Amino acid sequence: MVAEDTLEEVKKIFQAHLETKNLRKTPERFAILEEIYSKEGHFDVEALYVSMKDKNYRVSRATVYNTLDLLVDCDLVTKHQFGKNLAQFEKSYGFRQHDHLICTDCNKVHEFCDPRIQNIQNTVGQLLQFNVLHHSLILYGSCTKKNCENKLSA
Amino acid sequence: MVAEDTLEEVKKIFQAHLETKNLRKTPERFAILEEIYSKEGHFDVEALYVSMKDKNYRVSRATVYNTLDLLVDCDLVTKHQFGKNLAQFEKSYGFRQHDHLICTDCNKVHEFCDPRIQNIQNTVGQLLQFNVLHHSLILYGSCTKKNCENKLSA
DNA sequence: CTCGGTGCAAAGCTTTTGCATCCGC
DNA sequence: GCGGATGCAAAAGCTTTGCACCGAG
Repeated sequence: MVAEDTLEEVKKIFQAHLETKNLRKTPERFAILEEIYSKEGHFDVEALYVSMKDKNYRVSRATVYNTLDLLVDCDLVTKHQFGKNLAQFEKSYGFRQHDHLICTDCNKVHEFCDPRIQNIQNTVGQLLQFNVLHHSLILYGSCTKKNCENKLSA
Repeated sequence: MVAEDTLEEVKKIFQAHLETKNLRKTPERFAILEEIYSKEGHFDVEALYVSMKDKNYRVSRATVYNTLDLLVDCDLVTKHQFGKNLAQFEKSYGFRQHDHLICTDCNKVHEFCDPRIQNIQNTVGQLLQFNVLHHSLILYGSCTKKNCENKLSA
């Protein structure tokens, strides 16, 4: 569930981004943005494409790819490569920065926050003289709980 | 340059791994291991395949893929997905654990070490009750040096 | 009216798979 | 000799590209 004002805010951000880059504000672009912000969790291009087709919205995969690139550019969407050759996406406006832990038994993706990553980013940036803008941290491990749901579905 | 004894050690480790898993010790598998440990830096499957073909070694891509999986299994090789849809590999025996910083200007990959990542791994593992085995941390940023070589090649 | 954006399908690339042959055990 | 491993090529799967048409500015 996304609050109405969140949707309005991201639309404004996207619109500003498009204007800055002198790109057209097409209905497809905003429809894709809306669809993404109505979804929870991670999704891939095909899932997004299918869910729009299911709603009888006429879009092409090419436009979905194109628009996702734009949304990643303006930080409204985050792109992940969880070790597979399938890009996963996630809405990112108004959500707390987080990283991912992937279960090596069942590939389920868990989220966690750790502020120390920010320190590492700063230290390494200073050391190598880079302005570090963002990062991707993925931990891989197996669940230690007995009768863990992950073991069952593995 | 890899010391002779390093090559001997990794061969022994690979051999033990194959024996444990009841897999055959084929000449192709060891030839691929040797080729990898004679290379520096990151490489992709195609580069490895071509460099073996150039030496007139008869291998197929299928065997290269198969063998890389085995080498990743026994931690002699690390697999990376640097945001592209192209897996990158790196030999990993006898080399210090490190992570990567990718220049957003030129895509050059830099390496760095930070022991604090280990702490994060431990904390998160305890918190979520996972036995965290390994991780992937990638920082993205642009070089702040004026006249940086990265700017020039961008 | 212009030309960037879209839809559709074909092409491109990396990776996987099927099958006959080969060879480690 | 058996059955796993290989080579080759075809197939699969995700992403990009070419082209004609559409519609935002």
